[in-house]
Amino acid sequence: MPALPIGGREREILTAIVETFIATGEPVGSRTLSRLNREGLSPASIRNVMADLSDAGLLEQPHTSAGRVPTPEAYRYYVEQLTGEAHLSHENQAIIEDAFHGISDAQEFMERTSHVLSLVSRNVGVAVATTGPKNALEHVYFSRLADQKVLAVVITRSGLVRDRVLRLDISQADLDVAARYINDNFRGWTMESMHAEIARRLEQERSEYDRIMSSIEQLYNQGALQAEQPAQTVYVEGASNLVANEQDRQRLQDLLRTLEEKQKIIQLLGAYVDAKQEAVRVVIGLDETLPSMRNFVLIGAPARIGGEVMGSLAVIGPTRIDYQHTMTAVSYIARLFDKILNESE
Amino acid sequence: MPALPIGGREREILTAIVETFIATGEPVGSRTLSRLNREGLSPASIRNVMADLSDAGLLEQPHTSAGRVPTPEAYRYYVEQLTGEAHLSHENQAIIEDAFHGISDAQEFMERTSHVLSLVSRNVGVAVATTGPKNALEHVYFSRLADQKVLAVVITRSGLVRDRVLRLDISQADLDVAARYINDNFRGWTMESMHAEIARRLEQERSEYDRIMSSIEQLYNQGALQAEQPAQTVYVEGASNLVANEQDRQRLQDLLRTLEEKQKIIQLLGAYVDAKQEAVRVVIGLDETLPSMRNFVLIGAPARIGGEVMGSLAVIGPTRIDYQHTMTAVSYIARLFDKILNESE
DNA sequence: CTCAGCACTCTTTTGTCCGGAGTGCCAATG
DNA sequence: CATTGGCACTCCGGACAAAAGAGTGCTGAG
Repeated sequence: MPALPIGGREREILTAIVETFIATGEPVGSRTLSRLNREGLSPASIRNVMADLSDAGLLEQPHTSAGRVPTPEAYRYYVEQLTGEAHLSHENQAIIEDAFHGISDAQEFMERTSHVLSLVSRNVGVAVATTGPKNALEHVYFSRLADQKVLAVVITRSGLVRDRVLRLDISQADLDVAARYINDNFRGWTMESMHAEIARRLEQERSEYDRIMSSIEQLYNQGALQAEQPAQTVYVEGASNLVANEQDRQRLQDLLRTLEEKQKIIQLLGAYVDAKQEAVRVVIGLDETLPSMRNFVLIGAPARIGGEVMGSLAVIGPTRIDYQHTMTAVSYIARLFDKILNESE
Repeated sequence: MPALPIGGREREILTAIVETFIATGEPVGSRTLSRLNREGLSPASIRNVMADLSDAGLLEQPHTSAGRVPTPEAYRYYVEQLTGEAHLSHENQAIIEDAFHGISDAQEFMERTSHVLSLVSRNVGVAVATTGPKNALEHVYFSRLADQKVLAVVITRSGLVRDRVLRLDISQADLDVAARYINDNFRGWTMESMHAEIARRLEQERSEYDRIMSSIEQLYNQGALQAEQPAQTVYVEGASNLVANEQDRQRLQDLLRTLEEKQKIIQLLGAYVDAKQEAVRVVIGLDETLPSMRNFVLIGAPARIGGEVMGSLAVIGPTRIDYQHTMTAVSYIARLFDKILNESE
């Protein structure tokens, strides 16, 4: 990180520039800024400061006779010095209360979250539900669909239901026995420890090698009991909001394309929303991970119930986003998630 | 339907106009057409015919000195006289084969379908999985999550898994009894007939009113056993393809908005893709249902396994779409659906 | 019927010009 | 010595006009 300007004057002006640019979207010039600033500084003085900020790599000019535009570095600086949380507007408060009223399971909450976030931020809202390895097993059920096909349903204590079709040849009777064995022995275990324990037992009791263990081994090998299910559910909403913001046609299309690739979104959230960290995380410059996301930022937070991370939620939008309010909203919903879903566990 | 031109000459020219407009996207004038037409007709003659077609309401002019553009009516006529199916290009064939390789359950198939359709049509691919009322029950499972919350999981014979959280207060023991009762009595019943029968039994055996029936009544009332689950899953993909086609910014945004409202999509497919009809259905002029979809068409077909309708799939795109190839692709995938999923039942 | 020719209309493109906004630099000022 | 007014310069974008292009409708001849 380069040496940042600490001078009060510089800081003040930089903040003013960032804020008016966020508000107007137009490059901001010295004159506009001088009018805005209550303690009248002349345009010329401001120009001097601006030149310094440009040298420091915090401002850019689209062309020589245009105003200045904040660089990603400037946004980082701006966000860093943001203090305290804003209040939720009553309107947004109402939207949120309304959307989550009566919700009682995580899955549904996530789905609405993406919607609500896109509404209040007027940008893209995303939410992914992760099956944490610490999820407790509630029940498994296997059903033979056809010759080679077995449907496996795993229900976790937190109410997540995952199903997948496996290709293997076990009779329904054997499946029932296997299911009973697992349900009797492992209800309440975390997926993680169950996974390990089953592996251990398979190893140990291979000698006996009775039908139960054989069935279970097959199920195990096909990943029916895996701790981390590969198919995490992702909810992305509000892509339409990008149309208003993004001028460049080609870029708009690339953005939408990227948002359609759920896998990339999972990756993005996974990379940046640190489970250990409680607070809202702001990432400026997503193009390091996704080239099409140049000039875009992510404002996200982990979604947790009690201590357990159940996924993450975030807003994706242009650098020119209302940081203050978006951060407030994200943080509010993250806390709401815990509050609503935790009280009844 | 107005009297349509039957003259060979008119038909030929209309077809040519529609096809070149689809290809180029530009209003087509008499000169261009005359160059294209192998049996050289002079521009002047063509103009005469065009004037007639305009009078018949099949062509429009954006402005007086521009070429002609087909009206919705013209597209209907064009599609109607389309004969036979085109061949799938090898490229598309490969894409499709590749995408559906190894798929074995309906849910997954649907998800890929929307993706594949968006790829081959270069437009929006959609697929909805309907829980048909004729779906046979395989297994139900209830799990008490917390004080007021019960997780209900319903598995159908075709491998669909539906889960929902209900708010009611029944002990796990009672839930188990209720589940056993239903599983023992109704496995293999269609959701429809089960629904009716349970209603009947509740009525008849109300006098006894033992705990089992009471539990079941509560579950029933909350819709846990409903034939048609309200939450049908919808897959929409390829919205990004619209960016290239739609010029008007505002309209583009409206379109994307509409596509984000899953409920409207379900409604759309439900209204137009007739379950009884086997063939591909082409609907021109979606604005009757969705105003934002002016100048858009739907090319869809029901997805069935054996005789049973499992949902529908469709491509949504501008009137200026490649009807021939899109129809072929839709029809091909619809047949593939039956073929892949039926063989193993 | 077909078609060449012609006058006419309307859009699109191109070129030019000018005003506005903003910059950088310099010299004056308190 | 930081601040400021002044000034010359740059660049974008809107306005306007002229020209090019595409297409039409109509008419009259083959």
